[in-house]
Amino acid sequence: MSVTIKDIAKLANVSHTTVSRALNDSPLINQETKERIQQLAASLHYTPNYSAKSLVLDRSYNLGLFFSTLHTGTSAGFLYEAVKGVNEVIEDRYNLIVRGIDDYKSFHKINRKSYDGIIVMSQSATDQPFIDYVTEREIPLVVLNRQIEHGQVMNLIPDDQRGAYRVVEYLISQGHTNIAIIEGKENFKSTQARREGYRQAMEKHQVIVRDEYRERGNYDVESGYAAMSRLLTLKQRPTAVFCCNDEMALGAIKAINEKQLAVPGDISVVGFDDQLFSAFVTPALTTVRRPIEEISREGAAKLLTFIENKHIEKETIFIHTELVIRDSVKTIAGGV
Amino acid sequence: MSVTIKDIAKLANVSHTTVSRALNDSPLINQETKERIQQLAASLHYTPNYSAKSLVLDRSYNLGLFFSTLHTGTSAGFLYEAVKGVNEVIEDRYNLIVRGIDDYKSFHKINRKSYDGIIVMSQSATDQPFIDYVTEREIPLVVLNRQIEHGQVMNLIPDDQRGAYRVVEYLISQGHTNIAIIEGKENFKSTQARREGYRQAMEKHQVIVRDEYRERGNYDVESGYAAMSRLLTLKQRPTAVFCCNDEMALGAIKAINEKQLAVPGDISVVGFDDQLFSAFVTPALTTVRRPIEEISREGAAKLLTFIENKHIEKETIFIHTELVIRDSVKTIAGGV
DNA sequence: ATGTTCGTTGTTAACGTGTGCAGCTGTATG
DNA sequence: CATACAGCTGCACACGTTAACAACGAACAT
Repeated sequence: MSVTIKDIAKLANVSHTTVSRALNDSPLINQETKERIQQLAASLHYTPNYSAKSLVLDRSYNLGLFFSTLHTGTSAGFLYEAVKGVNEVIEDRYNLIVRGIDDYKSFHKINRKSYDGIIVMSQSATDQPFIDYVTEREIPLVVLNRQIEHGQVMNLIPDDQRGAYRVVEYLISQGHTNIAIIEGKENFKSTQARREGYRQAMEKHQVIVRDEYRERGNYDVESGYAAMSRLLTLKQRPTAVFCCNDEMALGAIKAINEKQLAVPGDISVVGFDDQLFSAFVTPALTTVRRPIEEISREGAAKLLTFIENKHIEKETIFIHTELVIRDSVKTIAGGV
Repeated sequence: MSVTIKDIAKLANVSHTTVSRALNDSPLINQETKERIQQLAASLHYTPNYSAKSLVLDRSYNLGLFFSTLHTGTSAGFLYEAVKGVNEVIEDRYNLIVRGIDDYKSFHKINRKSYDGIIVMSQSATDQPFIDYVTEREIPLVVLNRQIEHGQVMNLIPDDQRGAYRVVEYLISQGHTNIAIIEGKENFKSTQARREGYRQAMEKHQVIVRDEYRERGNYDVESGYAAMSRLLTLKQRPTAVFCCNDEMALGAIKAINEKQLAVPGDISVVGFDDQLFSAFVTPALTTVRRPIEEISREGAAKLLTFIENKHIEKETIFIHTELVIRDSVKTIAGGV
């Protein structure tokens, strides 16, 4: 069958202990024998039996990458960037196991023996029980993308506020002053952050925030459509609208088009998230990219040092977002 | 630390062997003791140490899902559907490990000890060396999505020919008779299959295949643009174009628009693959969906029976494709 | 009464690896 | 010259699980 350290030991006329040490580059072993054994092992195409290693070292070499769900369609880009980002970091030191949290009826197969660490790519508060479970079991954990309130967990999230600030500042730089906002679900942290970024940009550049330019949405296409429809009834319509995500921007564009108005000719629209479709809609949407891949990379790196050092500061880290300029904003008089 | 079968054995006043057998529902054990032990184990929240199980049973409980690459952007939907499809089948009996083949400089960590089975979601002939490597090592294997020539491997692929047949038949049903085709890369199996589907549909409905209506492309946007541009120079322009994938359809639409012509007003365009962007372009693209999730599900199921039964017929299975009707085809005189 | 078989349980070894401890050799130190 | 010590190697056990085999009592057949 496959070659073991005992086979190598026999061929090298040493004990399997020596082989084990040599292959692990132990300082106890004489340099010459070490190299001799390493070469022998290489020539035999030896690969360690990871089950055996796992058993004695009490490490599974498994990392879990858990998504809120794999059943609703919105997360293909998410999944892709996350898997990619994490894989870049762990190379072949770990196995990356990808699952949806909602696949589990019971979590009891999730334990420290089976996972050296866990990454939760959280898209919803519904995975809080899972996060709590993992925390209880003291499995090294990072939570990505969604901000966790009670900060007893390593948390990496996009800097929504700064992203919102930038895109609104961009609108202002293009000469807009009548800038409306369509907000997301009220109880979401992201909604607050994005609204705050909008507010700060407006204030910084001394642009007035009109009360009738603030509309509430709930992050879906329909709510964007409805909110925009309301904005279009105003005597003085806004010349630009900051939608707190791309889906609402889609709805807003639809509402505008139905009034025989053009984007960006009559009204400029920007979104947030840079969803996969955003580059392909007409007009291509100017938006803010959430750096999922970078968050995943950083998160995985943090997790690895956590696993090795057994302890690390549990902090909330904001990863910079990126303004993506496409075709949905018009430069008007006064802009650069 | 965590509870083992020996702990349970002590509490139950039996040997650890008995516990092992009881938990594995062995017929050797008396029904009463079996239940007693199972209840005890449950109340202690016992979970087996999979490393130990793996070592003695020579099974890793790992399944590998390998993609040609995770670095080029085209496969987000692929990744998503594949991960989802496979996870649906394996439940929590296996760990699904997701990787890009091109992440590996050397395959030597891939072996039968580390993987009970491997699924290759192949998007390119470049992963043939990997497939050969896995086959050599006699690791249970299925290859999905791309047809393998020398059939010594379990192979599940979309029925491209039938899909092409259907979409072309649809064009004919909408009254089109001047139907052009923009083909893909010549050496690809998929190109041949799609062209053949086109040919069959035309023949079946006695529509003439004109020689000047056959253009060659290579599956990218530019080639679609170039091919369409050539078609537009013809005295008698086609009224519909079957592009062998969605990207070329995108290029074709661009070429048409630049001539001040409209899709589908002046020329109808259909694609193939149902890429993620296809629903969002203007006009939304009528195309053929490749059932990646279903292929993954079926493939995973085949793999599992392969792993269990140690042998299975190595066959090539075609999975049905699906016509997705959107807005890029016009019904003209003579159509239904 | 003795042997046979069945049903149930325990003893022991095995899977492949890592590691504490002992042991060996040679050299430096007193 | 004896002792200490450093450098290197091997023995034996451990990790948690499964399984071949032995063992035991009871029931049954001879």
